[in-house]
Amino acid sequence: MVSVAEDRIFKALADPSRRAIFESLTRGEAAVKDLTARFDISQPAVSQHLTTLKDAGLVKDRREGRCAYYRVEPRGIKPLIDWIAHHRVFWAEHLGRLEQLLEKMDP
Amino acid sequence: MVSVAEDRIFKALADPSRRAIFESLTRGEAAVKDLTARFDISQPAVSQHLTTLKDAGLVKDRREGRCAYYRVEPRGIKPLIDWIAHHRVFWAEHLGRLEQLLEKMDP
DNA sequence: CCTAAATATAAGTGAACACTTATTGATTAT
DNA sequence: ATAATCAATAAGTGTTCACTTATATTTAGG
Repeated sequence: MVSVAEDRIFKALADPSRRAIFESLTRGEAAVKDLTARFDISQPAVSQHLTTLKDAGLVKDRREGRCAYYRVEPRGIKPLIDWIAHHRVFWAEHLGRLEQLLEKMDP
Repeated sequence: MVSVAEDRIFKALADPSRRAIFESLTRGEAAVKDLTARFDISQPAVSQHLTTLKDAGLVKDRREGRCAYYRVEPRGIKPLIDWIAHHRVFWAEHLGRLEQLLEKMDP
């Protein structure tokens, strides 16, 4: 009855530091060292958060020499969208807003 | 830089029991005793979860005599939708899917 | 009234979690 | 070779968290 993917995603995004890292990655691929420089937590902490995000399917990594580059995996957010969509009651109330959002988007 | 509402919502939905309770409420208002009967956790646990959901703005309560009825607050999901919408990269990839979802919805 | 029902709150407990420092492994540069 | 850089893992720690049982509070019913 409980979706594992769903659970991992919600848990992954529940932490503010992890959300900040994820949001940072939406602005472009970044190496661990870049993220470590950006945030006020240790390098291992960053790596641990990235592993959690990766296990949740929200990011992917790519190794190049000594550096590990992480980027957002856009399809990873699917379970979250599906979860919201499943509860039509919300959408019904927010349909207007949603359409508005869609219009504002680039093609 | 960190939205409190956002944080409360993600944290509230990170727990499977709490998500199950919330999902149950999307099918209609329910009293604490009903939810306690539905799930395999103690009544205090249910009350605590409901308080968390309430603090996150996801549900509202209504007292009638001895019973406390809880219902979903549809506008409560707004910060979550806003968060997703804010990261257009995701939406761009899933625009097709989204439009599909919107079409399937009742007017 | 007095009891039962419904809920919330208090207090305690074990597990999960978000960090830390130390270390290891691997790659690049001198 | 050797040293430096980058990242992951190990291990430890304090806090948060999701439960539990026990208790208090309010309301309904015999």
